[in-house]
Amino acid sequence: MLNKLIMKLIIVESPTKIKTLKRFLPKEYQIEASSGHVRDLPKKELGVDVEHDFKPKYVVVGVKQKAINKLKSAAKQASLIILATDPDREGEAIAYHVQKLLSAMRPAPRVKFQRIVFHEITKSAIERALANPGKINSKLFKAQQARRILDRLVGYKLSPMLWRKVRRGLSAGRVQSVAVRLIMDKEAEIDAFKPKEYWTINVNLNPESFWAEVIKKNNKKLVIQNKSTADQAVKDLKTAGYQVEAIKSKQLTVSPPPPFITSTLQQTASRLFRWSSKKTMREAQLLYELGLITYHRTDSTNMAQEAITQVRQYIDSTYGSQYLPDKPRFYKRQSKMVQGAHEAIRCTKVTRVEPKKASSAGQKLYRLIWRRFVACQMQNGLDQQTKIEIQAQKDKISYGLILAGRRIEFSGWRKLYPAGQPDVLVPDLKKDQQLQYLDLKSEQKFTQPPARYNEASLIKELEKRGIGRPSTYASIISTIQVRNYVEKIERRFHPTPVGKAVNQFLVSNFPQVIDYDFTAKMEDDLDEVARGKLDWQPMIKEFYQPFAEKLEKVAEAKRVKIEVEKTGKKCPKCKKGELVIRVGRFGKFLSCSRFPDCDYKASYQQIVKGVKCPDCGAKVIIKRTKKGRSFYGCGSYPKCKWASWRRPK
DNA sequence: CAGTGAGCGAGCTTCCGCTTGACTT
Repeated sequence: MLNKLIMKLIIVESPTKIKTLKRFLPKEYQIEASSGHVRDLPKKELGVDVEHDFKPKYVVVGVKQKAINKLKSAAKQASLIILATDPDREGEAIAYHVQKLLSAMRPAPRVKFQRIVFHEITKSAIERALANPGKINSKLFKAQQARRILDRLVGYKLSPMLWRKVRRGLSAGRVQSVAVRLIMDKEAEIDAFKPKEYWTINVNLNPESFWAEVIKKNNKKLVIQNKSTADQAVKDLKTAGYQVEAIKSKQLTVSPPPPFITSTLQQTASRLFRWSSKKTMREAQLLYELGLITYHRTDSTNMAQEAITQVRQYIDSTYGSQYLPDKPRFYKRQSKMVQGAHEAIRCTKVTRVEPKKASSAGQKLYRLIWRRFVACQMQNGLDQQTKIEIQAQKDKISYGLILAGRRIEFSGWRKLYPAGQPDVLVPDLKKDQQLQYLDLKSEQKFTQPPARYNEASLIKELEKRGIGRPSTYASIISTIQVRNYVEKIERRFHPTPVGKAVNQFLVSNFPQVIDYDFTAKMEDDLDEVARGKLDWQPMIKEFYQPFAEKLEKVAEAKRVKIEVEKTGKKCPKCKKGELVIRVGRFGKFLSCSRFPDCDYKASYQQIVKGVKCPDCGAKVIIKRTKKGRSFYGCGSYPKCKWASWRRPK
C-alpha cells in the first residue's frame, strides 16, 4: 500500500490536541497521544541502584498500556515518527521514553525519529516546527531523570522510616512534607501570637455629617494602647475646634491582572465561587475538551500572538478605542521556576461570550476566564484619590484627623472584571474651612493572629516558593488530608496530632530535605544539568551521601509518640484510664489512655447537627472512606445502612 | 461508601509529575 510508505506519525501528550492538529495538517500525518508518561520507575520497589551510579530501572506504566498499544500499531505503519511532546523538561522525558519504547518493538521499525517543539497550537507555529526538526535534548532529559530519581529517593527512603518510627502507611516527600510544614509553622505562629490592645477614635463632623479618623497627636503618629490614653483624647476632642488643614488629591492608574494560570484560576474560583482546586480543575478540563479554552495546567502568562490580535480587535469594536491600549500588554514570568510550555489559560475564541455546550458550572468558570482574558488586554483604569487632613485644636494640644476617598474616573478594564471596591466619596470641603463637632466613637480593638491557610492561600504560598507544579497542586491538597496530617475545618487547614508528630520528626532529623529552599536549590542544580554544566550523577550523589548517612543514624532513634486529645471522660471498660481521641488511618476514634493495658475502643462520632437519618431517624455522622473521602452515614450503623455523599436535608 | 485503628511476627504501605478515563456514589 502506498499509504504505508508516506504516513508520518506525530506523537503529542494530550489526546485533545489530536483533533486540533488534524485541522491544520494534511492527511499524510497521523496524530496520536501518549497521555502523559509511558515509562516510570516501578511502584513496588525503589528502582534506583544507589550502589551503581543511581542507575534507574524503568517499567511501562500499566494504566497506559492502551495508549501505548495505539502508538505501537501506528508506528508500524509510519515512515517517520515525530515526537511533539510539550516543550519542557517533562515533555522531553516523555519523548525520550516513547522513542525508547517504539525502538524496542519487534520487528524493529526502521523509521527515523524527529523531535519538534511548538509553543502554541496554530497552523503557522506547527508548520515552522515541522520545517525545523531536531533530536531529543538528552541534557534536558537527564535533568528530568535527576528530578525523578531525587524525588523517588526522598519519598521511598523517608516514608518507610515513618512506618517504623511513627505509624504504618504514612508518607513523606519533597513537596507534601513542605506543604505540611507550612501549615504547622502557621499554627505555631498562631499559638505564639499575643493580641495587642489598641483603640480607634472617629469623629463625626459637619457639614455633611462625615466621619474622620484620629491618627496624629501634636504632629506625631498616635497609637493608643489603653483606655486611659483613649479617654484623655476623647475628653480633648469633644471640646476641640476643627478646621480643614489640607486637601490632597492625586490620580492613580490601575493595571489589569495578568491572564489566568493554573494557580491563579484555582485561587480566584476559590474566592469567588468557593470551589475546591479539584472542582475547578474538573470543570476546566471539560471546557478544554470542548475546545473552549486553552490548556488548563500551565504556569505561563504568555498568549499567542493571534489571540492578542483578536482580543484587541474585539475590545476596539465592542467597547471603543478608549478601552484599547496603544500596544498589546505582555506579562513577564514571575520566577525562574516557570517552565512555560503552554500558554496562559484563555478562551480559544474571544467572540464566544457564552458557551452553550458547557454545563452551568462550566459556563460560570468560562465567563470568569473570558472576562480575565479580555480585561488583561484592556486599558488601565484611572482613579482620583483624595485625602482630607483635619486639625483639631484643644488649648495647646493638636490632633490630626484624616478622611480618605477614592473615585473612579475611568473604569478601563474594570468595566469587565470585578474591580472590588466601589467609590468612597468625600464631602465637598475647602482648605481652612471651620467644622462643627457632632459626635465621637471610641473603640477598643485587638490585633488579630495570622489566618490559617485555605486551599487557595496554601497553593499560592507553594507556588511562590516554587514547590509543586500546576498538574499537582490539587493532588497535594488531597494527599495531606488523606494521610491525616491536616484536617479542613470551615475551609481552613488545621494540624492533626499525626501531622504534628511526622513534621516534628522530619524537622528534627531531616531539616535539609524539608527546608523551604530545598526545591529552589534543586531547580538551580537541574538547570545546570540541562545546560550541560553539571552531570546528573554527581548532583544526586551530593545530596544522597549525607542523606543516607543520616538515614542510618536515625534508624537507631526512638519511636515518636502521637499526641492524643483528651475528653475528660473515664474509660467505661477499665474505669481507671481516661477516654482519649486518637487519629488512626480512618480518622478519629475513641480509646483508653491506658492502651495497651486496656484495649477499649469505640468509634468517634462527629455528629451532624440538625439532621436525621432519612431511613430510620437516628443521628447522622461524618465518616471517611479508606481513600480519605468523607461521607454522611447513619449513626446506628450497621443496623441501618443509610449513607450518602451529600448532606441530607 | 464502613466493622478498623495503637501492638504482635508478616505482607503491606511510599514519592513527584505528566496525562485521561472508568468509576459513580
